[in-house]
Amino acid sequence: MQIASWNVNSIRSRLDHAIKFLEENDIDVLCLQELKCQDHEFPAEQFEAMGYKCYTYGQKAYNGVAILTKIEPTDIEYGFSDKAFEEQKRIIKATIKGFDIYNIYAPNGNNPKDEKFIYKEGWFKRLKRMLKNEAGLDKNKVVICGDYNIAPTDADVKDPKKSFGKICFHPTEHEWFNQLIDLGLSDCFRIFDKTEKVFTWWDYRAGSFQTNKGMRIDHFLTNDLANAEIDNCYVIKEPRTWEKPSDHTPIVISTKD
DNA sequence: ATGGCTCCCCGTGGGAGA
Repeated sequence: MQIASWNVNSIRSRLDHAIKFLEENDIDVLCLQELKCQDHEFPAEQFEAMGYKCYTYGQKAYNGVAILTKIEPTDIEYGFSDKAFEEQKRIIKATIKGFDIYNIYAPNGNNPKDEKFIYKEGWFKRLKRMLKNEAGLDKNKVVICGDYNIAPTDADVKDPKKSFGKICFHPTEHEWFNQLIDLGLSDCFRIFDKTEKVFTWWDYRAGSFQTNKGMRIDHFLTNDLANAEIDNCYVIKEPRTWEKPSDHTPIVISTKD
């Protein structure tokens, strides 16, 4: 089984890219972020024609997440269990082949002095509480993928000195990320690829992609029970080279059966 | 270099993204 995660920056603007990506790659489960559309506006028919069932948690203009799957899920959950942060649709979960797959789109935070940074902190605290108290990390195969809006280490930005303290590379954000890791999760990409400067996002502006001035902010966090069945985690860079691309590119894990 | 691009909205500029 292959599970992909991709922030498409509007599914309606990126429909052709999403289809092309699924045609060119053997993906069983596609986790999408930043749909920027409501559930009834999601172009489900096109994906259904390719054999995917679509579970969407969308909203108008901003945010929105979806899980597209060729394999029938045994459970779907929308949002946090207590409806916290319900005003921004950023988390959906599907249980597929015994894997609890959480698809997240973390808030950006704008800048570390902005009130949106406080919102980002609160959201990560809620995510941590969910993983600690509700996810059953000690007994379930758990995968949390998506756009974390945090580049965790110096290897994950072009110039750590220049990025230090800025949004997505602030020491406080590193604490939030490491607190998730401390629950017993792995940054799955780093199990398989120790290469420095592999990125999943490049700014649209100033030719950032051409100069490879990007960040690795899209991740798969996985627990040991999941890791036992995962045999790869890799970034597929090509979609970022396509015409009118998303600013993010997909990251994928594959499992042994 | 808080700008550059790109997306969205009862739009024709402003907010948001990262």
